[in-house]
Amino acid sequence: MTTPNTLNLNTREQKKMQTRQAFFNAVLDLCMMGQSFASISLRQVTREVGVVPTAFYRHFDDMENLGRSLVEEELGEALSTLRNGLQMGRTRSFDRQIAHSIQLFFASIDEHPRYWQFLVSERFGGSESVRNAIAAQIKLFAKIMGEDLGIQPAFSHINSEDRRLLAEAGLNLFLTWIIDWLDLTYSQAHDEESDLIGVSAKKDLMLRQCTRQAQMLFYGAENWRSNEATLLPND
Amino acid sequence: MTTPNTLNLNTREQKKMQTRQAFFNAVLDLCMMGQSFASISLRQVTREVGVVPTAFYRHFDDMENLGRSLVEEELGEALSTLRNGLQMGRTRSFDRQIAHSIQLFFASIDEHPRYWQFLVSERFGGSESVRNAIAAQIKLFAKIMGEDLGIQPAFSHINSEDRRLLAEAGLNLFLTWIIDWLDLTYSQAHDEESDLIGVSAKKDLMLRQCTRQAQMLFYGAENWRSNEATLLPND
DNA sequence: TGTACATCAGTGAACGCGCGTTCACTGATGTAC
DNA sequence: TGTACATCAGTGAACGCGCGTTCACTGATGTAC
Repeated sequence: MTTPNTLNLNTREQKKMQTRQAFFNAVLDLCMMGQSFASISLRQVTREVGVVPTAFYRHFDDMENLGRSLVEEELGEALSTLRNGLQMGRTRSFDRQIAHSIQLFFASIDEHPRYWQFLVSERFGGSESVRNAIAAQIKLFAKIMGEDLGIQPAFSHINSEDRRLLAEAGLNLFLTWIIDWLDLTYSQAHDEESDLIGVSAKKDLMLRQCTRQAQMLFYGAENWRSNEATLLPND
Repeated sequence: MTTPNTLNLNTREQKKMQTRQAFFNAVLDLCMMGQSFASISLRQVTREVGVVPTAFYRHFDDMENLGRSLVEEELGEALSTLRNGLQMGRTRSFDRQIAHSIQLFFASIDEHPRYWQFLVSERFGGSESVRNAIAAQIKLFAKIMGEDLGIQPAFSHINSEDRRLLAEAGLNLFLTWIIDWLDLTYSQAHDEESDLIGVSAKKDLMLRQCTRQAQMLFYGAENWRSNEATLLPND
């Protein structure tokens, strides 16, 4: 994202922060090129950064530690930016609000493709500490999104627990779209310019379909009665 | 799953099929123990199977080929079993139907934990051919699930395209639950028996929460009007 | 301001190890007569 | 049924390579006086 307040740091500390940032970028770039985090080697990252392998240990204990830091420091910032963007739309009417939120979401993907691609492909991936760090970020996002939903009159009749469930379901739905959306953007590379208009049309279609899916969920929530118990077949 | 019709095969071909199956099991076991497919080495798999590394090439060209075959042959069968199970509930009443389907889904996870864990953690993972094979399986599942939804009177007013979108959204929602569900089952290992009842209570709670999420979506679909266009903010 | 010392991000050589792939092989199973 | 040959799943040695980690180092930056 951006380097945290660099003003109160001396030259040495600033340079160190820059290198640390370069490590994050290297991982994100390698993952963007189709590798999974677990298959990236320590030497590969340092090669990408442009330092000698041993320099790695000046910044992180091991790859796990790098992965966890990346999620907490970098993705955390991207997610909080999106949260703030979504919040601004509070005052809109209900149905337009959904469509608007989804547009903001896809805009965020286009703006930071590496962050979203990393988040979604490592969410259930091979590194436990990365998985846990991502789960914590998503949980936080769902919690805040659930609180924000309470401001919408359409959901004010739902209790806060069900609002959190609704936010979680919505967020999970959003996250499953990311890879298909990114494929639309980056598959155009091998089809050349002839398909450039096709990609934009496909994106528009996908945007509409995703909006429909979200509307089914949130229209359902509008008709939801929180006071009714959810029975299981054998209750 | 099961070995395909072994009757019309001679001893040599039967033994070869068994070894092939052992390769699939080895990958699933290693992935179940926390590794991602991309980080599993050829030698690791053969070690697990109990053959010499070079024997690998009698069955597969490379690891990619093994992964793709695993998804197409093994996961394909598990998914079609679940599809058949869900279909049997067609005649139930609408709201019980949702709860029942979700119970069947979680039962399938408990029965074949390795398949579901592999599917969901490699769905957006590092191997492109595995990713594509999984995407094809999920697409097929959503298509059939969408057709099945048409039989439910509650959804007969929705056009087939929107039914497919609904099935896709529902399936995606289901898939995001898998890892949390499996964590509930397998985290009990380090908490010992004292927590055995706690795990069962947690599973019951999660089942109810997931059912609520699905109901929000499907209740929404019940009130859906397919003839209405989905407008984007700038339309 | 100038000097003497401390800190520490990055270097470069070296290590033992597991990797994917090659090759010629073995010996049980299958086939033709 | 018995024999002679073909097939081919699995063997075992060997290869060059990239890996993570160790260690003593260098030289620019920071600090104390």
